[in-house]
Amino acid sequence: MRVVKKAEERKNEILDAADELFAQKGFDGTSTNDILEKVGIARGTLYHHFKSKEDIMDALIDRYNVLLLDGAQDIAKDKSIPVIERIVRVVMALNISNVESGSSKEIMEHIHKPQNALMHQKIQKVIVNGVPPILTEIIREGIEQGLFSTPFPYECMEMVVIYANAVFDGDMVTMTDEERGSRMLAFVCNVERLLGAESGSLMAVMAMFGGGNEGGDE
Amino acid sequence: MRVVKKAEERKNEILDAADELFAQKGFDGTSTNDILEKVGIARGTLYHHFKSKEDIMDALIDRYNVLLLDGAQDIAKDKSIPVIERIVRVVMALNISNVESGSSKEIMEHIHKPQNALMHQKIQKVIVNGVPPILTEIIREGIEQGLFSTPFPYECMEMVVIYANAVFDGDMVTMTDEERGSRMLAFVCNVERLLGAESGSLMAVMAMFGGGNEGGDE
DNA sequence: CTCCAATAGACCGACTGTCTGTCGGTAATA
DNA sequence: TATTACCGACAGACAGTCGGTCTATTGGAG
Repeated sequence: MRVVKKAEERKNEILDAADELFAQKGFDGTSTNDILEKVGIARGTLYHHFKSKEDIMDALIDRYNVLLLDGAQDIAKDKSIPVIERIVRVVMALNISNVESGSSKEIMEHIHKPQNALMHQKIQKVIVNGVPPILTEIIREGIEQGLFSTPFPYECMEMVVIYANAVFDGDMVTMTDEERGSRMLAFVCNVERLLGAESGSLMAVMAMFGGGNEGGDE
Repeated sequence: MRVVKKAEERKNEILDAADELFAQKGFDGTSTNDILEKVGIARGTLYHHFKSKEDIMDALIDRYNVLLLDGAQDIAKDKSIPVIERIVRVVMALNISNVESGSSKEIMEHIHKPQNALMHQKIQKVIVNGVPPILTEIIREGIEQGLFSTPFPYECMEMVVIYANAVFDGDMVTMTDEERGSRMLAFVCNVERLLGAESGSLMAVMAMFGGGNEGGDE
């Protein structure tokens, strides 16, 4: 049975299906046939819209990153929020949990699975290059206000983002809940040192938001 | 033509071939047939020694990591070397360039290629879990000697290793030589802050070793 | 304004080549 | 004789291709 749709609509159908399947079975574990079946289209149709299986993954990552980085930017630009609180908010926005289950519902679940090394790497790359600039701007404000003091705001943020991403979001390090907690503490203290912030100044604000959230990064 | 060899010898032949091929064409880009051909054995032989293609990669990584971490350990244990110098030496030992082209000649060239995401990830994992403990021991000595001051030596090292690994060795961030230089400078200063070391104390020792070496980590 | 033909592009599914892993059997070694 | 290294044909799965079909749109003739 032949159903014709607009290219963009079809593309999104394919991406939605791939999104879910990759989440369940990983990129390598998902065959193009799986996607075909789920969408209900023929092989040729898929390759009419995407030039390869990897092309699908790239499009998926794009779709997700726009959502993520734009959201973070919006908060970062809102100068009515105090600097430190804004940092915490941006970091929270970068956590998937907040992304309402619109189009890229479960994307975050896959990237941790060891199966999806390539996707993981690609998303990491975008985060590592996209997030620090956003945060650096806020840090600069903080420096002007005398909250922070560092000659290397960008490099600090790069370090913070890479570390948080690897440890708190990735599966690089396996931790018990206890280890996780102590690492969070150490992390906050270390960030204070890097930024030349007053000891405890970050900790205080973080505690306000505390609750379930972790302070990971992506 | 049938040639019989000891299992271990054959295994190493296979690993050597895989080593070289993965370096050239990546893991996914290398077929088992390529390996078969290069070693000059039949399919069955390969699967007699290794249970899967991925198993070959794991063995390759193992072989490499033993070389790497043991070398670093040896230096770390040599208490006749001053603490800061020893740190620099350990870091240098972790740079591939030093691994004489014995068995795992070119292993390092692949892990950067985007193709080899899985291998990259696996090696990273070993480094991130294996290197910080080694360095932490030295830091503890440094603390006793009053050189450093931090309540979180392990977490500091974890951060340092993860960052250096991602930025200086990986292809996570693309930099010009100039950016690279400024990042090195910022990195050293940041590490001094993290460790609570006197400003410039690390820089001084690093400069001694300077030359071509970069101070990356793995 | 209507109708029809031509064009673009969405869609189909059989097919190809390649790849990984298996299995029954054979030669060498201890 | 028993074990272990080795062989190569084979099965099953998968990514990507290709010739061709169907549908919607558009623009020109009537």
